[in-house]
Amino acid sequence: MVRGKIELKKIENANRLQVSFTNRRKVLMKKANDLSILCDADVALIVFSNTGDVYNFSSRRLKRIISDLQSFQTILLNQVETSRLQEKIALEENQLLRKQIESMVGRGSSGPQVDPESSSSDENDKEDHHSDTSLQLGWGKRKKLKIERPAITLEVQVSSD
Amino acid sequence: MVRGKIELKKIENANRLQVSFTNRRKVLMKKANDLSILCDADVALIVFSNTGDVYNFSSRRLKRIISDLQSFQTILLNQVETSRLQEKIALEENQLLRKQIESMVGRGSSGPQVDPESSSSDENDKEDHHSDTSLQLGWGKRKKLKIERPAITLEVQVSSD
DNA sequence: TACACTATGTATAACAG
DNA sequence: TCTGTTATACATAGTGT
Repeated sequence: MVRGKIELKKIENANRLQVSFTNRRKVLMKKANDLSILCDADVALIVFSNTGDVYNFSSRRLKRIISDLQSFQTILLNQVETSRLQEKIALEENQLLRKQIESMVGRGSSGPQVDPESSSSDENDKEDHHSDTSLQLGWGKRKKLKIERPAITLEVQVSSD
Repeated sequence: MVRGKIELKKIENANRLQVSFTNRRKVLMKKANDLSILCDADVALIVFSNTGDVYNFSSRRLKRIISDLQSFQTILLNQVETSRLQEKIALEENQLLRKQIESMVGRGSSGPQVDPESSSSDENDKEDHHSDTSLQLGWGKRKKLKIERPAITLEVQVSSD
């Protein structure tokens, strides 16, 4: 029987903690589910036990968002890899071309000097290269990255209620 | 007074739904907080009302993870932009070099042919270029991307308890 | 609109076996 | 350790003001 209000601090007894964790976690999940259904809300919940086990709940629409989030990260990671590889290949090709030129003009000539910084393309897509360092967790650039499913912009506020 | 068990389906009356949402959301947040403190767990909770309002709670350690996640995405986005720009610059430099060679060898010569696919560098970092298409939401590659704070590998299972 | 009240249902920690 | 029981605290929907 519960006697009096329980004190809001870590339960010291490991056994009691484990029991309490299991019960409270289940209730929390149930209430998250109730809220999402009764009030037509989207809810995502993730719980890590102090032993590292992971439990989570997400209502249907949020499942898609989480799925999108995972896809998004994967796409970004692959994009980074691909671009880096492409750049490497292009640079190596540059080296070969330079050598070829060098061999053609003969030794003593300083060869062609191309400054990468000044060889910047057409000016008609300059807007793509701004650097946005604001923290965001979302889909602001999804069109460029070919995310197929439309999604919302999700700004997570880290304040607690 | 509550008469009988409540039926687990969307509350139709918009006013009652709103009231219920507010109460249940507060309770859910409180219970999430209780769980995290009493049972030394990490909990993150995000709730969207059906009007689009967002509410969330995250326990202290997960705040950092969420913060890391945001940083991670920002870094990835910037990385993608940077890599693409670098690639573009390298390719443009290629073009210039090719033209220079072409003008040197004169018209009628087919110019140098460099096959990008076969010009692959030193073999000592080949492992960096594998493409992992498994869905993951985590930090497997953080070292390469200069995430400064150490973090865990977070695999979200989308099943609901 | 929004808060206070209350009957009833739910959650919980301690206890029993 | 685990499972069931139970006294108490908490949550909730409806109603009143």
